[in-house]
Amino acid sequence: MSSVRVRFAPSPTGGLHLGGVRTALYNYLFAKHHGGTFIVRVEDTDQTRFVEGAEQYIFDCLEWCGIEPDESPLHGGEHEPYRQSERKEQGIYLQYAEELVRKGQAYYAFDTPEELEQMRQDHKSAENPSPQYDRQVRLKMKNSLTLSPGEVTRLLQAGTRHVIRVKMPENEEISFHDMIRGEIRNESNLVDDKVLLKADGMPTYHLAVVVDDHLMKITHAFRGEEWLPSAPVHVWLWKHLFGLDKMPQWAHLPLILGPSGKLSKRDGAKYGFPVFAMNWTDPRTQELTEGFKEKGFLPEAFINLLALLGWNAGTEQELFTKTELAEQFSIDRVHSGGAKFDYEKARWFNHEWIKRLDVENYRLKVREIFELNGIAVTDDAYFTKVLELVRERCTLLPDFFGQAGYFYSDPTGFDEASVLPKWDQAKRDYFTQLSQRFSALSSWDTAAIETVFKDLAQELNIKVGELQMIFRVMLVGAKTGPGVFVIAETIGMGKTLKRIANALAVFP
RNA sequence: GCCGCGUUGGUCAAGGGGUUAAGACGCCUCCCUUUCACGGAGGAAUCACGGGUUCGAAUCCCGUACGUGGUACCA
Repeated sequence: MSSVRVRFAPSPTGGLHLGGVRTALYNYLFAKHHGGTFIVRVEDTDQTRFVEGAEQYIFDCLEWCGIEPDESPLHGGEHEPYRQSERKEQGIYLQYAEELVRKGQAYYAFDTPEELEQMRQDHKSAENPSPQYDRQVRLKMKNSLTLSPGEVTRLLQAGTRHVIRVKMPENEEISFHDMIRGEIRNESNLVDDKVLLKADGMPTYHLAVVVDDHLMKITHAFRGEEWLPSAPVHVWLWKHLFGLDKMPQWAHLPLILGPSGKLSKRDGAKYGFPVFAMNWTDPRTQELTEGFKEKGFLPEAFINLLALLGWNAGTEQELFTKTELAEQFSIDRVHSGGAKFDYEKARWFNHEWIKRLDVENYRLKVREIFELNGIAVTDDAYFTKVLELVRERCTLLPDFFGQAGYFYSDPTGFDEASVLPKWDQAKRDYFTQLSQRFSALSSWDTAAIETVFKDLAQELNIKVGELQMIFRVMLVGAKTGPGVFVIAETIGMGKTLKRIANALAVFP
């Protein structure tokens, strides 16, 4: 087989869901693993669902995730155009649909939406709540199977609105091999006559996916499990249009579930976690759906956690760089069962990535968060040092603000509940003297600070531990953060003395 | 309703005829630190259920249940 070519085929109708990103990621990883090509093809054949900005948004998400396409409407490529609406303009789909009609494997159907609705009403029953347009009913409908050739020609020439439907065969078993699930079998009798070409001339997904996968020389086709039921249509189309030997290998990816059933963007709002890769505002309703990026996730963590949702290396490794993923990814280690998304675990992945990634990688993002919260970052070296000091305490990027704010501004309040039980005149005297000794210090560093602090405690015969805790509250406002002496050194002598004085003024 | 797909601890999951059924997240206990976090050390799952096949099944087969998807001129 020639080199691997895979495609991610999103439809620009709104935000990019977790599952969509994962599908894109698996495509990308598979391509990179095999030294192949990753293509993004935009499936915009439904004009009624077109959403302004959605396509650009999808590419922004992919870029943020670091999964850049080799070919796409934005990146170009040998098989342009990559938007199906543009391909339709070139008449690409029509010719194949007509070829099938000529061969008797598809037919023109002139039924109006009203007539279709009527048919469904007529055939609806308790045992068959959703009647299909299939071999049972097609001979009762208005199409080139029931109309005389002359009538069909007349209707066609009169420009009557019509579609082209596939004519599924009778009593045929349609099977194919799925890379994840093995042999999948279907009865052709149970498959309906799907519309291939709509009345507006646009192809449906069913026709477009087969034609474009062929034309773009796709070797492996990955998509969500929700496509499994219509796979026999695609296989059948392949068989009659291009030959089964040319058909890509299929892999139907498992679903990603939410806390209760299929994961939806509603779950996000309901349970407080993001579902989209990046913030998405619906241009019509102005409704904002939160994204992982804005929530404070690192792209490294995001693709890592997504990759592990349905796939594992078979080892104990859980943290992977994108390169490692590409090296180790294999489709046969993808699970067949759906996976429930666990936000806590997702947070853990981010925490791990914040711990191991060089602060330089995300300093700018944290800086934005600080400035958004009114803290001007002027000294980059100081900022970097602070970030290094608190990174282990941060799970999401915005946590940095809460964890490091005191390096920039004096505490606005003190955790008195922790201090007061241990507070007395002796301690007050201690801190008063401590301030004096601090100001006399010639070099302000952790070791010196600690020595002065402990020596004085010993002289006054007070337990160092209690003093340290109080000192911490004075500097931070709360019982949190790295070593106190490190904090004192970092914020400097001036601020240390000031904060001790502030506390002394507040404590009784 | 019909059809497809799936089912190992709360979650992600390894394991594919003989194992003390890995590991991770989360939870709990303890150590470290008179802070928080990190880091250590521990604790808690018999594999949806019922039948087979087999000397032996989480692992193979068949049912059932449950979940999930499809059943559009949406993808």
